[in-house]
Amino acid sequence: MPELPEVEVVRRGLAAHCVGARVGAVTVADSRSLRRHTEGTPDFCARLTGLRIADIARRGKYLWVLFHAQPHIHAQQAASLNSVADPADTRLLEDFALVIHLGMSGQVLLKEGPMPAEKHQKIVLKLEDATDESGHTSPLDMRFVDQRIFGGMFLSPLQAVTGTQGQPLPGASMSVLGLPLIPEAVAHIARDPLDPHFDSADFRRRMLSTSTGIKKLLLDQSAISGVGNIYADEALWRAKLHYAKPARTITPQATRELVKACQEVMNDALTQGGTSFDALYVNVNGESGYFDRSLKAYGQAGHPCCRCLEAGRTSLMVREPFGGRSSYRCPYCQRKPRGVQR
DNA sequence: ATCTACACCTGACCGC
DNA sequence: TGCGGTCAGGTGTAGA
Repeated sequence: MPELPEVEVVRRGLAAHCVGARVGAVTVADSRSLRRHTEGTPDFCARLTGLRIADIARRGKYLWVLFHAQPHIHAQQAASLNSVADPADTRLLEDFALVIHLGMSGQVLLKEGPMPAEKHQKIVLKLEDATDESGHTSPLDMRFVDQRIFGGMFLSPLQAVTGTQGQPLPGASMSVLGLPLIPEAVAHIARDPLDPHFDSADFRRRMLSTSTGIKKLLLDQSAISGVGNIYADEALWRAKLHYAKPARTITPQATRELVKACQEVMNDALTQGGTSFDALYVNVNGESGYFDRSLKAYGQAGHPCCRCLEAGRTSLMVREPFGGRSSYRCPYCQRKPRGVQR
C-alpha cells in the first residue's frame, strides 16, 4: 500500500528520468483510472500531448507533473514580463498539472516501448527525450498500472496559495512567475512530516479542536498528510500511544514525540525503499523490502512486542477493529485510556 | 457544521 | 474443484 515513502520513491524516479521529456501519444486502456478527470478521456489525451515535463512534485500521497507552457503561451507570458522568451525558463509553466494518486495498488513504471504491457496497465504516456540509466536521452513509456483502480490520473488547474501552504515544496520548483502554485485538487492536503515547512503548530491546533482519537487525526490528510494505516500504527507504537486516545488530551511533549515518530518511521522506510530503482523501473508497489523486515506493529498480531521483549516482558501484539479496518497495538505499551470504549 | 457510512475495485484466502 | 463470503484500505461524497 503506497504511503508517503513509496510515493516519494516514485517522485524521485520520475524526476530522474522524465524531466525534460516531451509527451507523445497518450493511451487510456481503462477510463475508470480517469474517474476524477471530469472532462473525459479525449480531453485528457489532447491536453497532455506535446507538453514538455518541467518537474515532478509531491505533497503527502499526491504526486503531480508540471509542464512547461506551450510556446505561444510562453511567448505571451514572456512578453508581459518584458523579457526574452527562454524555453529553458522553468518559471513559465502550463497552468494545470497532471495529478497522480496511487490509491491502494497503483504503480508508475518506466519501460522501453516494445516491452509487453503489464497486467493491469491502465494509462500509457509515450515520452520522447526521456533520460535513461546512462544519462542519454531515449524514448520511454510512462505506464500507470493499477489493479484495484482506487488510484488514478487527472488534470487539475494550478492555483496560487499563501502562508505556509505557499512555501516551496522539497525537490520541486512550483513557482510560476514568482507565485507559489499547487493543483486545486491538492489544496486541501496538509504538508507532510518530512516536509521542511511542515506546520506543527497547525497540527497542534487541529489536535486541540477535535474530540476524535489520535489515529483518526493522523489519517486525516488535511491535518497531517502522507500517513496511512501502516505508518500510523508504527508511529503510535513508537510514541507509545493508544489509537483512541483523544487528541486533545495529548501533551505538547507527547505531540512532539509523535511527529518525530512519524518522521523517523517514514525516513527509515524511504531509506530502504530508495535502494531499488537502479534499473529503469520506478518501483512503486508498496511492498518494498521494508514491509517484511522492519514493521513493529502493523500485521504483528500474536507476535511479542519487541520493546517489551527487550525489557524482559512478554506482551503479545493485538489486532482490533478500527473504523471498519484494523489497528495493531501492544496492550502494555499502548494502554487503553480511561473512559474509551475500545 | 461535523461526523459516520458507504462506494469505488480486484485478488488472495478461508471454510464448506 | 469450486464457490460464496470476507478482508485489504485511501479518498470523496452522500447522508445523518
